[in-house]
Amino acid sequence: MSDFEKSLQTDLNKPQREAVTTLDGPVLVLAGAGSGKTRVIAYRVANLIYTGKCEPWEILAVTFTNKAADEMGDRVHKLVGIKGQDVSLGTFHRTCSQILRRWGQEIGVPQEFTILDGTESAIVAKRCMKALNVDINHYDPKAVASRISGAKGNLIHWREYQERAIDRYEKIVGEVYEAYESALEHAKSLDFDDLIMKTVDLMEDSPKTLDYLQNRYRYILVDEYQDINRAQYVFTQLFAGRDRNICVVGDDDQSIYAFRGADPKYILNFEEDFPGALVIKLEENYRSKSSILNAANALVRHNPKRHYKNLWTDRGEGDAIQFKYSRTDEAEAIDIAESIETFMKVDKRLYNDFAVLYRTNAISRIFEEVFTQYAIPYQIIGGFRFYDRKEIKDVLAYLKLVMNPWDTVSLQRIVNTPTRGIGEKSFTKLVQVLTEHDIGVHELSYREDLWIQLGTYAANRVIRFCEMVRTLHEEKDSFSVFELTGRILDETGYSRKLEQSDTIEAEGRLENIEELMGAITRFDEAYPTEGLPVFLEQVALIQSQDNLDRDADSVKCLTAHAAKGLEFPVVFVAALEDGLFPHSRSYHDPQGLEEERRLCYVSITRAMDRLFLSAAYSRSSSFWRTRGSLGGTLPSRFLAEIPEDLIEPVDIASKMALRGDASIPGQVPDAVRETVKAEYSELDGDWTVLPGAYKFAEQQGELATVRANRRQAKLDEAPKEPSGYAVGQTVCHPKFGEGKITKIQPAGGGDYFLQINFTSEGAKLLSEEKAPLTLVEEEE
DNA sequence: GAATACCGCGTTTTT
DNA sequence: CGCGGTATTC
Repeated sequence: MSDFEKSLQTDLNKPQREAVTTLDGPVLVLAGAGSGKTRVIAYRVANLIYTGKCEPWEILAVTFTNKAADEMGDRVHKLVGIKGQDVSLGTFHRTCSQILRRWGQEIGVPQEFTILDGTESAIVAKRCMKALNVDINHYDPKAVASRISGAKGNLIHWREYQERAIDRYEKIVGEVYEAYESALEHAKSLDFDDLIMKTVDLMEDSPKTLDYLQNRYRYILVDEYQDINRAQYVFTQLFAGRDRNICVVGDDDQSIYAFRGADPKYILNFEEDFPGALVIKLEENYRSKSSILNAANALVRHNPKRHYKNLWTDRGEGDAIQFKYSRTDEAEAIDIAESIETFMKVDKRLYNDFAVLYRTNAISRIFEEVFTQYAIPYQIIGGFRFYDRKEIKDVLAYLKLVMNPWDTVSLQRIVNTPTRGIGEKSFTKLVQVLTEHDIGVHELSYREDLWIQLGTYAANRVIRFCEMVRTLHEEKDSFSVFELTGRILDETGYSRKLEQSDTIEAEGRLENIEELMGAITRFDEAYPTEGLPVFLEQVALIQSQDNLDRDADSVKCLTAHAAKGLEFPVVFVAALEDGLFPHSRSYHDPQGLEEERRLCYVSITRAMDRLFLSAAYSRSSSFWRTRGSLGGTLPSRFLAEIPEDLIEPVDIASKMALRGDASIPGQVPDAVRETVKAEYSELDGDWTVLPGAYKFAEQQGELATVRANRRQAKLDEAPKEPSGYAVGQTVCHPKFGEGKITKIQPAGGGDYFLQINFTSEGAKLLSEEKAPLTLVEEEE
């Protein structure tokens, strides 16, 4: 028996082995959290190669994150050696981008296309809306862009979208969609959704290419199958359509991307798509202690529609999960910082062993502050990314424009950075000329016949700029990316401008550019044969998780979304407050709440040995301040869904927040209140010891009364004016689109609540005063 | 027409 | 607080 065969026996449990050794035909692996799915995929790939079922390059494995792909690559490499490098391993977006770069010309995709991120897509949408005279106040460009994105995720082209549009809002979106597509086409640019959709188009419209791809990739593996959208689903169907050698791995309990079109129905329907599919459940969890796993199971059991499974573990019970309810967000962070320090001393842990998880990026700020004070090394994953900084985006825009001089999005960004006297009017005119004659800026520099169309005001300056781009474009292939960037910084005057301004801010920007140059050097060294297009592709598809430095000894702070697929010995899930986690934007409809619950499940199941849950009575982020909230947050309802014996409150305040019926303001049981008072007097009234407890008991009661009184007073104040709307009228909202008013009720203070049933977004309750609504005249 | 100085708004999660 | 939009000056 070879070493590999031995390891199949020793490293895998029975269902895992079955998933690894059943190589032909469709296989669905329902892999619970921590059940070793990465291992299964890696072994399966290795086994395909080992048994000679196919050559390494005939395997396509698709994951959702670069990090998962890298990890998979490492493992395969360890198992089968150098051959493993020939396996096609990547994210959906990267895989599609590579396919399009090679075969996209079949359907007219230019070879050196630019990839637009979400912000850039919105910029294009906005530009198109302006050109079409669509009122920006009436239709929010970001919302319109996101509708377009949604349509593309469902493989709906603009023509079909227009045919299906049922109200004026959608008709406008349809028009913008059409203009947006032609703008992208001229700019030789693809947005994120195009990467998938155009690849599907390619396979559907070019039988030759489909045939080639199906021959080339004979064994398909898809990870995180619960998170695919329709476009990605069709992509996998096309690949596996002929040989049906497809293995998908996923967990419907960890589906957390519905907001971007992910639909777990695809994993739930796999057996219908591929009759006779082998279904394997991986239910043994190798990651967490049972105290943690039981809590996670109990929580997710509150979701009605799921594939049944029961995760269990052999890792022992472990310590109880602790819950701490702090008075302020700062106190919460301090508490976590001190816990980390204690752990370091007592358990000899590394900073690397800890992670702080939260629902929204905004929460990270307080941890940054407190960890800095405590001199705890930390890394914020996601949030403000390095590549989101202005100066980095500027330099990258120059690189993009040099690679693709048709790219008017990058052009817009840097044509006047540093200022060269080319303002909005000149820019609009420039784009008009470029689009009309379908040329890039480099070509304009020798099209003297067109110069007159630029107008007289800025023509000279525009032409000088085009000349500069042309030179760089023509010479780009004889330089490394590093050299090219150096020339750009130099010749465009970008560096000079920053050096001259002599401010601290400019200094920081120069430092960041230095850092970018470092990254570029590393790229040049790692991929000496690849040039600008591959570099730009890599940058465009960078993910927040990619910043995660596994080797650096630091506490990791990240959102629950970013934490997916990762594990940590000690996990703190912070800011578990109703409205934050579950988030207030989601918890009004059952589906949203279920996704929040899955997100919480994902957070909990990241923990291996210890799990700490926490919430704060008041949170001082700008978000709450500007809303003028009274504070007095309530612990997340998810805490109440975990059985009492699995969570141990660390003090009275926490106990009360957890066990006192805190979900109903003012209903803290008297018994709990008495306990607090007793304990409080025992401690000699030392407020610093139990800061939240007594206040909580008092204020929950008082606050509730104050709030109820205010609400009543407001309602008593009869509206002077009747509502400007009537039931049955159709209104338009810049973000939500069109909808019919189904109910009007006084909100006090002369305002009204309108219940509106939106065509595409469902029913919402909006304030007449605050919501930017406009009445839509009925047609006919 | 462009550059600069101010005001107001908005923040869920991300490829 | 930072960005995008508007008002004012060059």
